[in-house]
Amino acid sequence: MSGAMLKDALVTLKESGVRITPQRHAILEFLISSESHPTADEIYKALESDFPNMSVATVYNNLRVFRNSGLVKELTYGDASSRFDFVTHDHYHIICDECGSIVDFHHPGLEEVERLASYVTGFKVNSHRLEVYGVCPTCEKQASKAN
Amino acid sequence: MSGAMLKDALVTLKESGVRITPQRHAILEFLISSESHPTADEIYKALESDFPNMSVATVYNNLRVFRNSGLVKELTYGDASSRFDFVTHDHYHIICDECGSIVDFHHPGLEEVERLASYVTGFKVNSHRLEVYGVCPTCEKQASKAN
DNA sequence: TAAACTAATTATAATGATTATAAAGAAGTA
DNA sequence: TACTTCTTTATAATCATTATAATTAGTTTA
Repeated sequence: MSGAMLKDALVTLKESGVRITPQRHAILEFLISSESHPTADEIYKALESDFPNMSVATVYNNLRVFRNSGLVKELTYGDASSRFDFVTHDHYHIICDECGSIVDFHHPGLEEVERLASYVTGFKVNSHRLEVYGVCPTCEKQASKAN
Repeated sequence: MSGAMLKDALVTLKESGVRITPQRHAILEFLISSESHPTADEIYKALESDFPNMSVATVYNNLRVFRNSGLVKELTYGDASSRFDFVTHDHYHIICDECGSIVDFHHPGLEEVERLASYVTGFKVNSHRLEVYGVCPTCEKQASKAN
């Protein structure tokens, strides 16, 4: 199934006139296969062995290309570096306040919130962003052990 | 009314053993009076004339102090620098995709989303973050003029 | 009030993510 | 093949944020 996602992504890129280079192929593949939400540097490091000469700038450049094509979402939290998430179906993220792990969860879209926001502010709404924060089961267990 | 907010904030700080320095007073006052959501640098520049010797580090340090006391929220978007928002009652933000302006709006909390997220992921939920994106009335007007 | 202690500020340097630039390389096209 | 354009690489620059050390100011206690 992830093979099909990669193929779709490549088609999307080709259709918008973006060349498929080996580096782009590898970055996309890594993003799709990765269950986590890697930083640019993590992607860079992961592909280092396959592309010993690849520059960090290439990773950043291509992540921007993907973002502009709507294939990838950039997640910005308080910490230093952005994380990147291959866009599949709509999902939200819940983030552990302790260890920072990010887990996907599904929830029907918040159209009603968008409507209210639009009504109150006069904005034409395009999208929204929602994240939930808490403590993941693993950290919770460790906390209870500690007592 | 904003005077009362400042007074409350100072009490909160004092109660948690934080000293009230002129710089802290000024930063808080600026944050409360400011309708916008300034960056650390904007705060620094705004107070430059009153505190010619103040260091940028002081602004950052104190914003962190305020954040830890729950007085101030840090807003991190994709762009370079964080923005800071004095916490009043619960409100959300809607952000213009064109000009970047940030407008507050009120909406009942999303407890139901938090419950579902907790149920699905097993996290103990602490909080959430929601932002809506769109085009503000001003930018919308200019766009329609342009046609 | 003065001495003593602690916290806060300042000035400066360091860090680290991201972006800009220019040269070299690769892909697509005529 | 020659030409054009896009992409990559290598490197340097930028810029927000943090760390450090010395100085200063608040607070407490005698």
